[in-house]
Amino acid sequence: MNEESDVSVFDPERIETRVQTLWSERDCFRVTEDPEREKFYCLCMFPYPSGKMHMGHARNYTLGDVVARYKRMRGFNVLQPMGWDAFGMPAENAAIKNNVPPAQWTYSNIDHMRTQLQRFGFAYDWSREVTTCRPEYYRWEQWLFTRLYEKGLAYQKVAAVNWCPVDQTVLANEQVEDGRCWRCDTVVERKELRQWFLRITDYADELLAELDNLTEWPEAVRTMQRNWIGRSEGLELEFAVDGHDPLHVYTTRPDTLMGVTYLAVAAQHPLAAAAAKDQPDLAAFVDECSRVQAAEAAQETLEKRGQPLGIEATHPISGEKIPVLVANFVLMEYGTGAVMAVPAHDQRDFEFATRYGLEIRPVIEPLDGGDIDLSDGAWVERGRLVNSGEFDGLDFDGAFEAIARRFEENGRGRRRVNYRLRDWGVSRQRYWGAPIPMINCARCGTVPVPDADLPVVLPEDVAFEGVGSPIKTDPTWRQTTCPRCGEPAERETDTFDTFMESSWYFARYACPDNDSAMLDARSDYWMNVDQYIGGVEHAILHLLYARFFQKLMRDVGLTKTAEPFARLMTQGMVLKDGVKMSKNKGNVVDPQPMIERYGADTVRLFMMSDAPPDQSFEWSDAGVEGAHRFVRKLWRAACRMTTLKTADVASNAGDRAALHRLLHKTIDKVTDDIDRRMTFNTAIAALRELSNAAFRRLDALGAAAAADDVVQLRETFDVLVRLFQPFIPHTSQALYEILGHDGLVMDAPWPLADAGAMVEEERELVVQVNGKLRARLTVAADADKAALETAALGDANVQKFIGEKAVRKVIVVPGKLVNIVV
RNA sequence: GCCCGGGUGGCGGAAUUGGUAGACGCAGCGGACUUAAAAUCCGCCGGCCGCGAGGCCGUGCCGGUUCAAGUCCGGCCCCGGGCACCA
Repeated sequence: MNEESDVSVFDPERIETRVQTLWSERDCFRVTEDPEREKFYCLCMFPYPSGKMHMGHARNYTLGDVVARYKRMRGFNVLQPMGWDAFGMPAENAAIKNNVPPAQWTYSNIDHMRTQLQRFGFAYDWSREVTTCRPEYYRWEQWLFTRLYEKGLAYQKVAAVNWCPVDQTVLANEQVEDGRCWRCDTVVERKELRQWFLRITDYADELLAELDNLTEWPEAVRTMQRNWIGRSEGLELEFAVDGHDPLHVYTTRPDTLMGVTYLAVAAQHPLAAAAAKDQPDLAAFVDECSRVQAAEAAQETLEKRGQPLGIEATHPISGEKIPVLVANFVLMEYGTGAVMAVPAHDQRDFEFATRYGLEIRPVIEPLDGGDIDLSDGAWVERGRLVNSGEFDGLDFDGAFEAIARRFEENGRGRRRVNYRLRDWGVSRQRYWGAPIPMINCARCGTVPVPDADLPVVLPEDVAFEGVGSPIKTDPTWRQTTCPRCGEPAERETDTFDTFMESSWYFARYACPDNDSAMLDARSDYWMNVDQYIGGVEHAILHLLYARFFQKLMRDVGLTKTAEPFARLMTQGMVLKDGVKMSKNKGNVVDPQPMIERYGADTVRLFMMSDAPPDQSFEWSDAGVEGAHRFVRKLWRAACRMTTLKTADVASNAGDRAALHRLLHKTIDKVTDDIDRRMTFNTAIAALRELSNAAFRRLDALGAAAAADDVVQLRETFDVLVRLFQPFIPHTSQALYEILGHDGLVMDAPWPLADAGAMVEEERELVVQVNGKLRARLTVAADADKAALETAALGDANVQKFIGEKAVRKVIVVPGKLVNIVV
């Protein structure tokens, strides 16, 4: 027999090519809306087309494919689409480096990566492919934006960006290294620009409240989003300032009001600017603060510094004069950009006061009496007010209420709900993004582009110089006429944040071909996404923006769906040698050669088997080798099984019963691991155990066996092939055929466990004395507590440890253990 | 700095609701087959003590709750993710 015709030789390349041809001939991943069938929408975060697939993609998309293929076998109408998050900075960087237009670079990457994805055998409906840099896609984003503008949900305000004074360009946080420009090493400045914002804060309460209903999201993600939104209840209070407008501060601790010993404002606060006007050293300090890059992490890690403004404010209750300082830890973006400082009861205020010799005045004592210790830090608990005049003796709630009422009555303060969440700045001063569809008219002001004139198309055939966006430098692109008055006017030349495109693509997959509306009835059939999978690094921004967009689309009447993702799985990082794969570290493993060498199934199996999806995953060359060994072994054994002859020989009913039990316990565990727990690594471990048992059985039976044994072994392999389908779909399909079946294994029903077959007659009983393991006994599975206790006490080693001591207590956990306390 | 995770053999990990620590795999070691190698198959595999039965120790560190703690609570250390213009 030559190798070509010997099916027992495992040739992944040949098998996978043939099976993929079979799938594409039958077009079996294309789906349509079918109200008669229950739908399942399985989605992975779409990739940025950076060049070629990396292991993070391979892992992500295999996870999704396992779920999609499993659900299909459970009878669902499964949609699994794929597309491209195609706008972004890397295309501009590549354009500078290789002198190729961003569009061309992006499209050629997409073509390459599509081929790579197809080689993996993912069950995608490619007819729904979406590419965000195409006008037919971003057109609807522009359309929605003009609706939002009309509703007052999109507006302009001045906000800071990182600015390189040498390159004369805006820098992303990523392009700032140690406060310097990554290209020319110039110290980065802040620059104030008028930019577009979306009022996500209008939706803060709903975004927060709905988190409670997202019970199938990881608790960590929900907690991070809650903290990010950061709802707090407090008071906004007014402090009179000599010679200036009153200063507004926001506080969540009005109970500490009488302990305020200074006020602090942000460097960007108008009062700081006013004070700096005639104080050069103060101006220098304010200027220095403004040089810090825009990123919050950069500001928060600075040494806490400040300087007096030489201005005094009046305490609104006591009338005392208190100093006002400018401090680098006060954020202009949060609250009012000014804070009241209570060093005795706030740690940051304490450290600052200690450093600058400011007064520390305790005004809260513990509810249970006793003194607070301020020798090495603030006392930040809630308690009872002291040294607070008329408010003495009140607790937190009482003081909050009394002080709030006082300020409400005299009109110098109000209760206020505040959010840490800020409105979403969507303007980017870059070229490779969707143009913001607005027009500036000297006469009419800001005018949205009318629906009939959409999309505002980004020119793709451009010379990209690197510094300055081509649509900003081109004198003609921006020229247009005002839709309102018909006079010459200019287009907005900023483009959208790329998070805009990724905030609604999941809904567009339902109707990617609709050229008359953003969404249609098909999205009501498919949405929401039943299972969403992607990197944990998106836990806050992308997922929050997507939730926000879904609500925006609902509120303009496009859909009824309020939340886009019913169930969420956040996958961990892919590591090599204990660290994240990166070009810098030179430890990147390219999936492509791995597939060429071992086949897609082996790579998929290994990536699913070595770690649970939400944990980081460590690539190991030896590990993938092991996975390959297993697939080969499965193949060989299944082939050999088909040659097993029936003979009139003895058979062992006990062995058969054991295998039968293991078979059903495995079906049960694998089903639960995939469906509920999503721990594919333990599902595969269980499948390997069943496989190993089947292999041993096959070896033990030899060339011929009793009819009952042959039937059972055949059944076992049938089940294995189906349970393995989500993980190694090509091999599974080929073996399905070798086992004599027609059609597609993924259209075969998922095996179901028979609870009766899982019942054990005997169990192992663990016996402890004082919590330490002293014996393992085999007992009847249905033995009662008394019988278990008797059996435990009857063991010699147990008796040895009880010795002369009196038995004080016996804990019996049926089916598990007996613990004897002496 | 703030928010969220994680830390278990030589390695990746398992232990699902507080109840047998180390499933499954990788590496290693020993053996079988072979002229040989590869492939394959069998056995061993946390540390220490013991001929053995078995015993002691052991889940980042310190302390606590409990009959019982990898799991719960308090305090630390280290690593990773996010911090609004990376995607």
